[in-house]
Amino acid sequence: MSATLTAKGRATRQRILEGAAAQVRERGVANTSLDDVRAVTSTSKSQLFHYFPEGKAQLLLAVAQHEADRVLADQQPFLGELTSWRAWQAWRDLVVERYRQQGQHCPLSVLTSQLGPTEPALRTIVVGLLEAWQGQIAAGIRSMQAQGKVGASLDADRSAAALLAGIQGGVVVMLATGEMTHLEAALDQAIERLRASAG
Amino acid sequence: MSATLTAKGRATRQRILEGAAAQVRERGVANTSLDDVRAVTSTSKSQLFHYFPEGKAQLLLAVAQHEADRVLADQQPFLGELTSWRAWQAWRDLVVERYRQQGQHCPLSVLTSQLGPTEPALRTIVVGLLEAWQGQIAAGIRSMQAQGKVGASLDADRSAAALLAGIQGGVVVMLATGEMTHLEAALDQAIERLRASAG
DNA sequence: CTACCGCTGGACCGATGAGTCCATTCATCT
DNA sequence: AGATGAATGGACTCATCGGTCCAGCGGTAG
Repeated sequence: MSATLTAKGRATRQRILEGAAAQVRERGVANTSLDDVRAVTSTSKSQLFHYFPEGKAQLLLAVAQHEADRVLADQQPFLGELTSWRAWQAWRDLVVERYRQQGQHCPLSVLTSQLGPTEPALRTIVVGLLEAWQGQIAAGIRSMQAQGKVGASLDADRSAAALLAGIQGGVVVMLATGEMTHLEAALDQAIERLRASAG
Repeated sequence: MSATLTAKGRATRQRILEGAAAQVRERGVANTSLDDVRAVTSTSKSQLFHYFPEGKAQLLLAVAQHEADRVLADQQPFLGELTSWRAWQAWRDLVVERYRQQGQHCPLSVLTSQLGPTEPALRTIVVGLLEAWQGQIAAGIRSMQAQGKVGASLDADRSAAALLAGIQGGVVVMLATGEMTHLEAALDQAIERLRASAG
């Protein structure tokens, strides 16, 4: 695309991006062709390449970034303010609810595994997401430690890592089985562990 | 394929299966064509369809089953005998080591996410694997409870579910980042939680 | 008004890859 | 030995899909 985009151009680009994201979410990368995107966004082939000159790879990367941004945004404001047990519980419920609604359409998982090992640029996006995620959890734990509500001897980073792993795994299991129990169990037990450490 | 396979036929079928599995592990489903399988197994197109008449879908399903069987087998004998803290630790080390060696080639993850949402038959395989996995962990927890080494009030199934989620998530994170820390943290904290429940 | 430039439509191309088909070889049993 | 059926080789077809190209449209600045 050219350096300058008009308002109309920006709108079209956005429409393509969101249409592609929806398609990928619903049918997976393997089952999303540029013609599908074209059809669902009411655009033409030349528009796709006008706004994403490097083709499908660039479009998918933009989709990945778009979805990654949403993941953390959807957990706010609680994830960024884990400063009370009430906030932790609200966050836990929000995460569960978010993935329950999302059902089997997990954009992160879809992208991680379908392009993960190969595309280094995509890896960067996923790694950035995981680091930011874990960082906010760890910040929450430290906040609770500062208030004496979580044991000071507990390793905040390691605990956050384990909690993040539990979430990721809970989502993986949900994608395979449709059950939320694993995600709930992982979250509940991690939080319970934090609470128990206070004494 | 015909109902009757000679010894030679069985060997060829097996060669195709393992070659396809290796290819999928190394390069992913998307980057594995039947021609690749043909080349790596020194077979011809007609052989592929002779032994897997329903084509690529059937072959990939067989690969999935093959890999799923390996996952639990590789964790033995410890996973089936989680009757002492020593066994738990040995199992934990084995899991970490197994995935460390495997690196970014996770057959389960590759298959789960690349075909997961679509193929119901594959879902069945993955669900079966997860249930068996969790079942053996839960059995280990109950064994420890019977010995009084784990608190009797602890919900074995839910604890096993959370532990399994931690493993899955640890692997997911490892696939994305290359780091083993999340898997280790998830395993260690889950086991620590079991130990702590005894008192 | 008009010239410019971004925007759009869609035909077309070339590569890839799944699946088909038939001819040939090989092993085994009578 | 000969017959039967499995095992094999590989050329071929057909569909799909990413990407190219060029011609036409439209809004906006001068």
